[in-house]
Amino acid sequence: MSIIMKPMTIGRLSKAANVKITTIRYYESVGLMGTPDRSESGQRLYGSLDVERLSFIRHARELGFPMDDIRTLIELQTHPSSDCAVVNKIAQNQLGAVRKRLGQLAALERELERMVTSCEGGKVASCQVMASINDHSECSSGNHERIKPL
Amino acid sequence: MSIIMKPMTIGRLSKAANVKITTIRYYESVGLMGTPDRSESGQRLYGSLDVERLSFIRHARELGFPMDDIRTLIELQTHPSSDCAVVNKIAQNQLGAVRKRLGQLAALERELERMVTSCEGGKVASCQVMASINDHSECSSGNHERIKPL
DNA sequence: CTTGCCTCTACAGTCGCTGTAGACTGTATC
DNA sequence: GATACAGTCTACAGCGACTGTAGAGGCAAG
Repeated sequence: MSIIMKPMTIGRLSKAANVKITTIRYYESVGLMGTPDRSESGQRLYGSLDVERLSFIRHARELGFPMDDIRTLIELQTHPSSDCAVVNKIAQNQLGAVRKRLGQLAALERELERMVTSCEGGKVASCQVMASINDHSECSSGNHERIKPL
Repeated sequence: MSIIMKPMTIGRLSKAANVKITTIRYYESVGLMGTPDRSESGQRLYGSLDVERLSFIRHARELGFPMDDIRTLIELQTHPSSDCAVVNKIAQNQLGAVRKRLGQLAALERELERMVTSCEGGKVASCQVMASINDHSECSSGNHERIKPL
């Protein structure tokens, strides 16, 4: 027998899953969260399953998975008897993406390190940092990839 | 005596600095590039100084500097006799941001590694990857930072 | 009953661009 | 000169993943 629990409003769900209210509504609008029941006055009502689902989404987001992948993962969760190869593939792609980004950032770190250590104060005109940014001789010459935020 | 060079159109500037035409116009619209001269028919005309400035912007972007910082850096370039402490501060902040991001991504890498190595195939219901995403016991508990794309 | 938080919808803004539509211009070839 | 084609123009919408705002209504405690 299932225990029927008192449903909670969006604010309680927000605290339970540590996801902002506006973000929950956004997830609903893009189909990650499904349309919840409503109270008579129109307020959204959630149960403990929603807490789990939202926590799943949050953790997946923290791991950097894009929304589309998360959609796929949730879809797969509703078919527990299907093969988990797809799940594994998504996770491995993600790991590859993280490693690639780590490589890029390590290169940035080296260049920025070189810049700041070569600066010995003084005027902008003779600043090594400025010179370094101006000198685009090396590094990412034929690179047509989009620049990503930190 | 300065050598007066034939001005170039936006397409040539684009190739010279390896920045897309639309991006150049965008930089102009947000005040990073300044309003260029125009030909009789209204086409933008650039000189070699513009190539340098645009290359500077591109390299700064590749290093991950946000637009506001780049604006400041360009501003400082036009006052070559001012102190380069501000420049150095910006670069050091950037280095700090890169290192912080490296730390975050390294943590992600470890967790994803753990996930994919623990998956031994089978059904979604028993998939360790799924279980890992569901288990949000550890990792970033009281973290209110915005999740960043890779 | 009032106070004060909670929730609702709808839409604009964030960052750093990219893509598109539709019109005009410049150049090369025939 | 005609034609073809590449280049350029403006203006605006769209991306991802949200965040913030305005203005209205709901709900529980004192």
